Amino acid sequence: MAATLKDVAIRAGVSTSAVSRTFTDGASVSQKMRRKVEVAAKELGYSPNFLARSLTTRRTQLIGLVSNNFHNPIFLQVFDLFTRGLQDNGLRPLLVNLSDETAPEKSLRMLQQYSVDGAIVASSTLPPVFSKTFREQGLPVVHTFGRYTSSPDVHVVGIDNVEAGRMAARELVARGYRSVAFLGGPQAATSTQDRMKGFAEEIALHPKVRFSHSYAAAYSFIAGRAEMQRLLKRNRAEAYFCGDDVLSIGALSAIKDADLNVPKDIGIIGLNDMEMASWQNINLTTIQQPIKQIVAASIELMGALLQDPYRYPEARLFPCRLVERGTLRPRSEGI
Amino acid sequence: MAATLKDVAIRAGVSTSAVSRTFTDGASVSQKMRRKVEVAAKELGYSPNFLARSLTTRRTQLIGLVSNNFHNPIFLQVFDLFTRGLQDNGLRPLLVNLSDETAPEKSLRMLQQYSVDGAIVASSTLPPVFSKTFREQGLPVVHTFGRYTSSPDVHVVGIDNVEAGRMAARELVARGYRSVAFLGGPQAATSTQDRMKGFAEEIALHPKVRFSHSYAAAYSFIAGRAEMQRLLKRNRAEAYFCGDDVLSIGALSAIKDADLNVPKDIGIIGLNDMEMASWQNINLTTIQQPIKQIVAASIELMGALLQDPYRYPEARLFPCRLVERGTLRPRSEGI
DNA sequence: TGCAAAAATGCAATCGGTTGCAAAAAAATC
DNA sequence: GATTTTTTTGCAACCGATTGCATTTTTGCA
Repeated sequence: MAATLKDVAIRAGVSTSAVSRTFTDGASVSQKMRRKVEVAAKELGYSPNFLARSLTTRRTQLIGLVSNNFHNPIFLQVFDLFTRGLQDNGLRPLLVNLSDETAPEKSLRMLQQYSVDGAIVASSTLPPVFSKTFREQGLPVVHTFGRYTSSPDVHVVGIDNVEAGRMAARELVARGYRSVAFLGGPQAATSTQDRMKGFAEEIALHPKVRFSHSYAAAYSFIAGRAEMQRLLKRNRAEAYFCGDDVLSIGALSAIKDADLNVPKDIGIIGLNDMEMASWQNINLTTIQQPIKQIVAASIELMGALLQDPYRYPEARLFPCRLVERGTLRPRSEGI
Repeated sequence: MAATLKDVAIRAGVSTSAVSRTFTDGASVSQKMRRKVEVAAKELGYSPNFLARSLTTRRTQLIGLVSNNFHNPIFLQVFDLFTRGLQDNGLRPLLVNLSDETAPEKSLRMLQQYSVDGAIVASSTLPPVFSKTFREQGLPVVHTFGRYTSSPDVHVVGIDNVEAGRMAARELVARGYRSVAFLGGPQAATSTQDRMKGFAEEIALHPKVRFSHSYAAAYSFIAGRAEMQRLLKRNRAEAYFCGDDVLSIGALSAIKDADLNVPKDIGIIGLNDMEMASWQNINLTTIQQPIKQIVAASIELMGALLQDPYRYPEARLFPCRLVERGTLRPRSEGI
């Protein structure tokens, strides 16, 4: 149906090479030839077939966008940024949903069958073995929101989760909370483990502050709400660092149902600063993860990797900052 | 790097055709041959290159998933369902983000360059000209959440938005509201227009009920909130039918800020029943759009279209139902 | 104008597969 | 066991592009 290279060549009365060269930049074509070809191409509505091209160039411009996180609203923003960013760089995202996938082999095969040029793994809960497996097959991999030590060959972009945990702890201590807790996401997620680690370390510096922790089953509203409901039945902490905003919002919902007041009875601090956190009926104090920068850096890094697949692996970490809203009591003055 | 068909053929000591046939079902291969090839393939870790295959079969199994709606959280669920559903059918979603795109030509070229087998346009705000343009180029198109009369050649899956508007109106009237309003999404969206039409028609049957309407700039929290803030300054209606849940939630936020009570001072009814609508701190009464069924039907229809691209176009519409929660006053008894 | 160097062009092989057709092998029939 | 029918296999062309190399054309300079 669609016009091919050959059709254009015949129409323009030139060789196929000439047509091909017109559409590859950097190739040697005279002005005259180029014009002739362009006219014929326009008349036929021709545009090159990337897939056929990829056979010889060994470049598809296809990037596997791999994730398992389709329940956390923040990921809608992440997908938006990724798809637009990739498009702007002439790349196309092939979405791979690993929500109920446990074996990396299957997803690897998917990526290979479509000869993606690289894979961006966007998840903080997907086990590192996925990105590692991809990498071992020679695929350039960027693990966005990954842990920066998990696999030395995988490039990582994100935040320092340990430091984020410390930051949350410092914030709670500075506000005079005497018993605090970590309400984490899924225990197996590296992000949960690291945030927990930093939080616990920092709290340990203040022996008078009591500390406990527990985990929600997923980064989701429901899981956060369920876990907080459970916690409220026991002797509760004065303030909670929730593993993520959506957990925080779930927790807030449970607290409201129990007729308790935030921040008077319980303090909550989240992590991410998703759009909803700023909604007036939520108004969550949270640690902001600079999503835009993280995604932009991931795409940029992928671009560099496509140039040089054996580029020395690196971690690009971005600092977080506190966004003060209404779910923690004010910092006590003079500290 | 990766093993090719030829490598396998050499290793197994057979022709390339034999290998090819082993990997295409329905082809004529003896048991003995198949085993020989499979052994060699496994040893080499071979899996066929879909892109090379597509050159001769003219099938890529690639489906363009086109949307412009990356701010409405309901779309995360939509993407989740689509990507999983397509994967389960051996298809791969190529995501195309049209957020700031106004010309269909550019996106069409994207789809053509990657030889997608079809396109699913998932949006109620993208102008019909997009799906129409795709269709005119011979691409099988399913417009999910589209208007079923917009282009006779495009298959549509969704709800009857006019009827949904009527339903909302009936519900408000039945609860005795005497002045009602439609707070719609973007005015140019077909979904907005149709919901408005049905709502207005139904209200017109009750001359005693006062009616007004206005539009938010987008289907987003911010837009809903801004529009409700504006409305509250004037003489407000007793109840609002918001074009969508996320608008409703924005509106609720504005109402709460104005120290008004829902449902005592103002009633709100939404549309969609996104997960958040059931969150206890929102608890939105809303008209449920059966997303799961809509997505499943879209995929099924796309499958059928791939078999027969000139299949007679149809609209698959699903009924909505009311989900009663806490933002409308109870139905008056005896009606 | 003549000649060397540079630029533009076309030929033909190639990328990794599929498939129509004819030949070869196996199975069925008598 | 010979013959016919059916199944299996390989050859070679092809899908839509790119590209190294040789050839032709253009350009620059004396």
